[in-house]
Amino acid sequence: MEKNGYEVECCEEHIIHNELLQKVDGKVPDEEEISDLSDLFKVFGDSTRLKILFVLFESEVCVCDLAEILNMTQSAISHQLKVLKQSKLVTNRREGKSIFYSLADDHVRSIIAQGREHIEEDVKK
Amino acid sequence: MEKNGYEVECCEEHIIHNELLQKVDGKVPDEEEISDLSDLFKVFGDSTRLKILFVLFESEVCVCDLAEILNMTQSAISHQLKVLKQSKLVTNRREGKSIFYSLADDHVRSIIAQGREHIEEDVKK
DNA sequence: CATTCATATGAACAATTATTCATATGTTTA
DNA sequence: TAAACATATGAATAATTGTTCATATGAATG
Repeated sequence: MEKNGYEVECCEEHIIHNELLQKVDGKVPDEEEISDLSDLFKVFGDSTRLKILFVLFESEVCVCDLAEILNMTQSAISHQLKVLKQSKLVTNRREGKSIFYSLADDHVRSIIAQGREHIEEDVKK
Repeated sequence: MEKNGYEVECCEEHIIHNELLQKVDGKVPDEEEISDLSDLFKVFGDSTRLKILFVLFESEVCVCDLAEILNMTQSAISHQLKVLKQSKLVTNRREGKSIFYSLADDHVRSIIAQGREHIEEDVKK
């Protein structure tokens, strides 16, 4: 069955729906940007990495201190720091035997701040 | 081995590091908030859900239209809408046989906007 | 220059999760 | 009220991912 030359597959007023399709198409970023974005948010979607970021909010820190503060193995922390660095959320510098990590930019702060606000609102309602 | 009554497990100047520990402890949110936060970001960390949100940026949309626009099964979309709703990022209303979904609040927009900015900067550098 | 210390990394395993398929629920209409 | 339509949901499967363990790298030190 057809209406106005468009295939109708579900729902009633499909004329409106095709207008919608045209309106929306072009506004949704392409597959690559969507994929990059979701990869970025995946990085925030882990407790260990979030804790690391919260520590880095306060101070530049070396790996072994992170491990101690968060009470986790050096290896686990190191793996997660690699993920954080790959997504350019943190940078590091060497100082002797230690490697110090710090925040790469301020988007981290604002993204996390917005997330916290959203959660706070849930509590209120 | 000990220094100033503190156990030394790694790194050299551990006196400084213990000051760090006190500075940081109390600034890192408790386990529950960290967990809630990472759960929220996990929701953003999936291409399908991001696409759904981008469509909802433009318009309130019913499930079958989302499925058609994103070229996915109704079931897949429905499962993801459930996730989005549980984290209070979207709301819905019934209109006859259809159920229309829309954005729940504006944190969604700002979180995604910040994410996009971060990615854009990568490209520049 | 061999040892120690700090960090990184690869492989393996367990846990989580997105999609599919089949089917259930709930609404409208003939 | 039976049939058709729109959406939801449970179980199963495949893919992804976080941690651990063992080990490698790279810098300092005696």
